[in-house]
Amino acid sequence: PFPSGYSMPNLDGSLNDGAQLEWTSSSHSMRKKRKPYTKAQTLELEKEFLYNTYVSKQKRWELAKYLHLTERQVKIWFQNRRMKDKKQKQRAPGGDPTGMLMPPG
Amino acid sequence: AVMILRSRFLDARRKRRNFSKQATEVLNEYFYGHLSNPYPSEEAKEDLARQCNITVSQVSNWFGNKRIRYKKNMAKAQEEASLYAAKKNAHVAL
DNA sequence: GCATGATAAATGAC
DNA sequence: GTCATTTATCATGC
Repeated sequence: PFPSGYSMPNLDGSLNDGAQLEWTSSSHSMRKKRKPYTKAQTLELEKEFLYNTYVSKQKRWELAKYLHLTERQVKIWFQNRRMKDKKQKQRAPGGDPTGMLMPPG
Repeated sequence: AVMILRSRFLDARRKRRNFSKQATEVLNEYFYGHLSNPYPSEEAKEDLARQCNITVSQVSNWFGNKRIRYKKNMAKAQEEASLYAAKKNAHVAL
């Protein structure tokens, strides 16, 4: 059988101009459902990110154990966090590095 | 308390403003004009961003939301698809 | 009350 | 590793 979060690929071929639209078919069968982390989890991860944006294997293991996350989740969190950091710095070149200024108004 | 306030400021950018009617029109024309592959290149995104007077990231956000919400309700989107398909055909017919 | 834009987990290409 | 995505969730507009 299928896991709970599984979504059946849409094989509906009844499109108006006969296009099949491959991109509408979900490529991967089983994707883990996105689950937001708790405030405490995010807080600890952010705290560690202040020290080093890259986490060592040892630290990754400790964080995973302490925060009840998998090492893969910790790894991916730091990857996404670095991307977020990059976007924020792109948005404000030479501006405030904290990104905590009040919006105009 | 401090953290809550800080998170509020960090999420202040999340305050949303709807795009203009013209911008949405341009984005929809591209989307339904490339319905077989609605993945604009980086150059195309930049063009769309200029036309709509928004950022490239906002263009990416729009297409991301549009794709997922299109296939979430294909039946409903068919009407809109037909609308822009007709508009496209009207240009060709000229 | 949903539509809509932006962000947060999670995947996959490279 | 980066990075463009998918997906669910969030926050707001109206």
